[in-house]
Amino acid sequence: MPELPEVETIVNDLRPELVGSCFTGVSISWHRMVLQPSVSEFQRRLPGQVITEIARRGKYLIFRLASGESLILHLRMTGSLLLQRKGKHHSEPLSYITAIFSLDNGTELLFTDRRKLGTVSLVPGEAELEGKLGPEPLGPTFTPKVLSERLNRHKAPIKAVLCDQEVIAGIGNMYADEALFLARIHPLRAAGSLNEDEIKRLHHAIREVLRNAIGRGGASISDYRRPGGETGSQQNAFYVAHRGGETCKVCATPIERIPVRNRGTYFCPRCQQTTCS
DNA sequence: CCCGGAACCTGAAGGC
DNA sequence: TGCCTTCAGGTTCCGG
Repeated sequence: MPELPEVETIVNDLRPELVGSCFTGVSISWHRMVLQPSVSEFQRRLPGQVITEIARRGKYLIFRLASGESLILHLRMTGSLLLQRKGKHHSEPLSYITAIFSLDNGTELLFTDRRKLGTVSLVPGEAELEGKLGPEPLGPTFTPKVLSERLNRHKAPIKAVLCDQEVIAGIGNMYADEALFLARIHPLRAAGSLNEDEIKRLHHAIREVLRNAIGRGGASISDYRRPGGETGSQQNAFYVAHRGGETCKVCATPIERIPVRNRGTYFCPRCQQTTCS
């Protein structure tokens, strides 16, 4: 599942290949993926547009265009972006391909998506994203104080609140579990109940976890691949995420899996005690 | 306002 | 072996 580190990896891989290139065409085989404008207008307006910048905001990929417009993509759970030389046949199942973008540098960008939940939009700017996204956890505005203020508004479990994109942008199920483990905080603690030391630990853990994962090219636990087809390696370095039944790398206690707001949540019952430490 | 749950999807995994 | 059910979890929407 692409979260911040996976999207950051994709963006970093695509940037040197595509910045400066021009879209020559786009075919959409899953029409519902286009949020705006209409499919026909999307296909009419994108060709001829030059990519000036490729960026990330939360889990969104943003292609900034010379016209001032932006192509905004979201991979949801199973979306991938694969870059290939035009005409060279690929081994992607046809039914997984939801869109193919053609570029004037001889490459094609394939949007493949097993579950077809990924989306694209061609919009005037990025203003709409700002309204629904919290601060970038790796950015300069994300301080322990900001984290504390944002968490204190909520009494839901910390695990659920960390996954709320309005609170912090880019964290999903896997990295919320990893950050809570590193900070030694139980996933069911009320978000607003953390003391100052716990806030500091969590702030540091979030940044550490995300930076390390970017360094490993993300985690390929399900469909995630980099645009060149490579997998990431962060899944091998996880302390708790998707390690139910295996033992804690710190204390050898079996990792537990519990539902939190209907999401599989992995933690070490010994390293992450329920009570304040 | 806040929280929980359904809907969107479909392959994979688990049960009998 | 095979059919059936459940699970996976990012985002949006809806209802209590």
